[in-house]
Amino acid sequence: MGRTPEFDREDVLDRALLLFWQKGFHATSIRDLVDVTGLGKASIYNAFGNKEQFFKTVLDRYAMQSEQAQLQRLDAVTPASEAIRIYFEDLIRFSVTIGPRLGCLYTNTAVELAPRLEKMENYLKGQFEKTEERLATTIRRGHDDGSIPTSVVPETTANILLNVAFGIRVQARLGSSEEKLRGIVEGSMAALLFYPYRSNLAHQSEARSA
Amino acid sequence: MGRTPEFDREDVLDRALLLFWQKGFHATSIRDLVDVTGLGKASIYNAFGNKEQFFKTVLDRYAMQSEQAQLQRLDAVTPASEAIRIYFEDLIRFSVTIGPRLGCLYTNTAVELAPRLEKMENYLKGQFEKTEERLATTIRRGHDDGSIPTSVVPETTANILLNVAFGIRVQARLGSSEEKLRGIVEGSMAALLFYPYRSNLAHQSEARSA
DNA sequence: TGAATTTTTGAGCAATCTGCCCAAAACTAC
DNA sequence: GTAGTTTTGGGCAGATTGCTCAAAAATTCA
Repeated sequence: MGRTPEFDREDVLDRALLLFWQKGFHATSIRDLVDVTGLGKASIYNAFGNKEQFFKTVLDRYAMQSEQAQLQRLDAVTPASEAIRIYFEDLIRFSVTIGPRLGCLYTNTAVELAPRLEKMENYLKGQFEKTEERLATTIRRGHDDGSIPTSVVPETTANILLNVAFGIRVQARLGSSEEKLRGIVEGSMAALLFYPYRSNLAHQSEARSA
Repeated sequence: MGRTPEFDREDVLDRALLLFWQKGFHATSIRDLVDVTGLGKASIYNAFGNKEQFFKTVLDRYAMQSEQAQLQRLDAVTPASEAIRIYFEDLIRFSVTIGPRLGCLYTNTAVELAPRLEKMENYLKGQFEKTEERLATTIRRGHDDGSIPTSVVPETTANILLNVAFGIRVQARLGSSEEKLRGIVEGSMAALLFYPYRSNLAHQSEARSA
């Protein structure tokens, strides 16, 4: 009952998503959203509430399309080390191929809105923690299938890999080339996963002697 | 000749710096700057030009205080591996200790203003490239003094270390604890510098067999 | 003391912002 | 058709934005 909306909700969300992704939250005005979606102001407020609510809806939309969605299917990839490589491969593609200097919307948002982050802290932080846990799980799987040495500590290494991912996302935002990012991933994985290290040992002494 | 300014320029710049650092460029209004500096609107415009010029002046101020300044004295630290450790130590302290969730002003700015980055692209990118080059130089020095295995490729590894630094800066902005960041640095350095890897070899084949 | 120069001050500009309201249009259910 | 419901377009209100201008205050030099 009631009038049928003239717009395709998902299409509108995708357009708004790309704009927020490019320009960030503050630099994107309602006027910009009107222009890019083709909707009237009233339609936007009617359909999505105010700007902040709209943005949050867009974040949800992003979650569906982003790594979180792809992350699940990694469980099926063997060996586990290859799953991690594909995770980074997807991360790079998603951050660079869709558009130049996009990076990761979550990371961009977290950096831009860090001071007022307490509101959506659980939201964003949960996403990253989920990624980290899944990386740790994958490393454990790598212990089982033999693709990752058992000397690689899952939790610590997942933590470090997440940090690598943050770096990739930022550098993608800064315009680094796909090749350069791929090289970083290769080198990081080689060092972290394939040449085992023991994080709980004092590395200074043994390193010097190496 | 002329009336003496009533404010201390450096003090004003420091206050403005901290505000921009916390809130970012867009979220910081002239009104905010008036409040935090104690100057009148017109005084700000008279002394620093418009908002964008003011921000750029603040960036210069930041450069003097930030890692760039500390980076130079690292050449005196021996062994070279210890210089790299101190670089990260300083980075963490600077990103966390001064204030919560600050991170790195350059990185925050680059992420927030990525779309319009062409203007100050040379400015920011130059800073990061300078860091990367100095890391590479330090690694070469490590080859000489024996603190870093010669199998560690300077350029590639500097590239990856810079990526680690980006991750640290972002996670500092997101509120990660000093200890957590320190663990990431330790693990990354151990894997990258002390367990040598050879980035120009196909690591898949040899890794699998390891 | 008086002229020149610079900063401060306060008022105010034009433009934009978000958010909301209202009447008309369009659609569904009866 | 009629009633009820939702979308739509236009426009309004209040606040905020970045910014300017003219006059007053303070300092230096002659």
